[in-house]
Amino acid sequence: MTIKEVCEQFDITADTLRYYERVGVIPEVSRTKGGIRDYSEEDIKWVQNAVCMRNAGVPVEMLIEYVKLYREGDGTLQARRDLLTEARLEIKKQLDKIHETLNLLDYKISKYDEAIQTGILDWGEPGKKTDSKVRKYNG
Amino acid sequence: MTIKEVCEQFDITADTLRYYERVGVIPEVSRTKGGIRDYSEEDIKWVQNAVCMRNAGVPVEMLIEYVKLYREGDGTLQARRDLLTEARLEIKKQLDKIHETLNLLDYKISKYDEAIQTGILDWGEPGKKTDSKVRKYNG
DNA sequence: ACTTGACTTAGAGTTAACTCCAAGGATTAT
DNA sequence: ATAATCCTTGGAGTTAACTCTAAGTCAAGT
Repeated sequence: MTIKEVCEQFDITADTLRYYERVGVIPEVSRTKGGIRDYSEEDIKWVQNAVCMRNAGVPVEMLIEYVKLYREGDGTLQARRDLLTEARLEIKKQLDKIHETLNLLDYKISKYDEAIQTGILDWGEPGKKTDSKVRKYNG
Repeated sequence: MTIKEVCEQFDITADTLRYYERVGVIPEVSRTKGGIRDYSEEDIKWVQNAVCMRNAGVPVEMLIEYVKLYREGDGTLQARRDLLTEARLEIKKQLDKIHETLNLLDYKISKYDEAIQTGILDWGEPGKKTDSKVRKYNG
């Protein structure tokens, strides 16, 4: 599989793919005799993984560490598991934060919808009972 | 409320707070006669909002746009609602991506736990039936 | 009044993660 | 075989979002 096909499949640029390989986010990719990248199934799986992790905000640094451990062989199983667990924890935190923000946004949007109907933007807080002194104009 | 108290409350630096104000992520903050920032309830709410949105990855650019619309007055209610809705959409996408990554991580971690017990890292894909040719050593 | 420590500004510097560039080699179509 | 188009590399440049610095001001304690 060519670099073009891979970057189209994962919706990233060829530059990013080369960058990932260069810094070690993925192991070295197979090549043709001419030296041109020819991604194997194995290579694709690494790319898929990297893209998925990056999408969730896992730092490049951590992916590099993982690949480094992987290359050291099966003495690093535990270390790799620990690294994944650490990443999982961070991602879970991020998930919770995003959930919170989504709730806040839903609340705000509902208030705006109300305001667009009634002309009154009533800014009582979510969960709090609306206090008349809060009923002033606000963001 | 002093800048110190505010940055402790939201776990961000004073530099970040000043930066947010400078570029317009939050409106201008109240000051003492001496020119020192003295955050009002109102100011705090803006900070809280900014921090929450930033935590979810909403770009600074978008928060600036929101504050700009807010300052233009109540003719921008609809525009603000649209902006929030756009942000919500992005955040929802991000939430889905993170969820996907969390699932992948849970799968990988379970495989590692298995491998640490049995010594065999069996890399059949989630959802696929394990094929013996896949049963080779991999990341 | 003086010292100490926090606060102010404008502007420069840093970091992560790409992204682009120039010079040249490989492949494919004529 | 020659042009066109892709690929290669090393290294420089960009972007977003801070983060730091220097030079000075303000406020609290003695």
